Amino acid sequence: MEKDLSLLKDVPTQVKDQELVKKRRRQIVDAAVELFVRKGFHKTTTREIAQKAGLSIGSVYEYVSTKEDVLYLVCDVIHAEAERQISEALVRTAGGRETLAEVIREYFLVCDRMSDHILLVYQETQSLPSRWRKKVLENEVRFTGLFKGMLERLVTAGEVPALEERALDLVAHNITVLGHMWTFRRWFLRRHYSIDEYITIQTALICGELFGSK
Amino acid sequence: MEKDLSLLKDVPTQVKDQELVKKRRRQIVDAAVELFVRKGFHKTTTREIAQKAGLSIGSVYEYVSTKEDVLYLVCDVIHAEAERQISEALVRTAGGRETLAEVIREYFLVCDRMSDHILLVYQETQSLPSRWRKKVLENEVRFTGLFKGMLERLVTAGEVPALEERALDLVAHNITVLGHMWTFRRWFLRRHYSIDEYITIQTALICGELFGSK
DNA sequence: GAGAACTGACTGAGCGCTCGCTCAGGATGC
DNA sequence: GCATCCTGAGCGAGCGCTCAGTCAGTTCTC
Repeated sequence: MEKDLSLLKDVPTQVKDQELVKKRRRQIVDAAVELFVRKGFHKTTTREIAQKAGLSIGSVYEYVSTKEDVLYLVCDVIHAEAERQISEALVRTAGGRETLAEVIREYFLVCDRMSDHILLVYQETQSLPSRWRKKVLENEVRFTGLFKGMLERLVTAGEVPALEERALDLVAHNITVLGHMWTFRRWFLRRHYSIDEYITIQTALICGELFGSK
Repeated sequence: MEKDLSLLKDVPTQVKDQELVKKRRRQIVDAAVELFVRKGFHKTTTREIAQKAGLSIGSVYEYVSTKEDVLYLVCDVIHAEAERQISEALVRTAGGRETLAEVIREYFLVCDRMSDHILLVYQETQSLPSRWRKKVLENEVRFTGLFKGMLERLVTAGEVPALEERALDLVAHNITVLGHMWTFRRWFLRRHYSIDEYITIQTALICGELFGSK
């Protein structure tokens, strides 16, 4: 809701009917995601996006004002979807024992399912105008913050030994990035590990990070 | 040496004098690296590369046959440089105690120095023709292999507890990627950590991975 | 309720321009 | 004088984006 409004403010449109804007942008984003994943942002033409979305190019430009707008909308939808899935998992597993391992598992599974999309964000963020690149990066921090919050709760609950705050912060980043690693090294990792093996081993290692000393 | 020959076979040239080819390609690559880092591959024009290299566009195309060739040469030079630096560090610290921590330190410092370049490879690999993308990815594996080899030596030397082979393999990947993380999250990390702090904390965490159980 | 006037989403030919790459001709060295 | 390397104007395909025009649906007028 709030999100939609901020997008309407960020990315202007000629069209009055807000419901229609939402619907058409959904079409545009869906088409663009598939094309960007397959061919990359630069090699995808606006005409292709329009065609796949079932609109004319003219129409597309009623709903966005540049091709970069489309990329921004795409990144935003991907982030929203990832965050939705992981927040859900956080709520689902909250309170129980084994929370850390479960959340890691859920998160890595999200990464596995969304690997094309995560890769896309990694590779094309730089093509965004700096104003929007900033927003995308803020999203990444907020995302990592989810893990940091969980870790802090585990520490106060006594389920995880207290580390310095900065170390805990880095552990949160590490978890985030190790999830991403499954996507951007999948050309190698998938050949040698199943996602379940990957989760099992990495979870053990991360627990080592937290429980092991030096 | 051997490397140069393979490049001559991979990337054809019109020019006979091999020394000249080497020299001119060096000019081209140096120019391209700077431009690609600043503007990205797609937003850099061949004319810009030529101008910065001190050549005419025509000349550039005597030494490469497509713009992608330039990107490949760039990736190759970056990999060679990174591998040179880290192999050097491996040799320098070999045999001593504290090997693991020292190698991690040296590697992370390389990542810090070369962060622009590492980022470039991450973001533009996908723009390469698949044949060369494969080669770049092979380089990444070989690179990670350096760490794996070191870890195995440490295990047989009894300085690190024996883990399953697959876990050890993933630790090597983790080290590699945590170095990269310093580059692709630097917009955040550099605001909160110095490279020395980062190295110290991550080293402790990695040692936890290896020594800590679960 | 029929016709006129208006609204706003949609269309797609085409404009203006960029950019990768070529090639005919020039310079240089042996 | 031939081989080798260099030059840069020019080609033409392709791209993002525009805008004059269409038309279905709504509102106004009498």
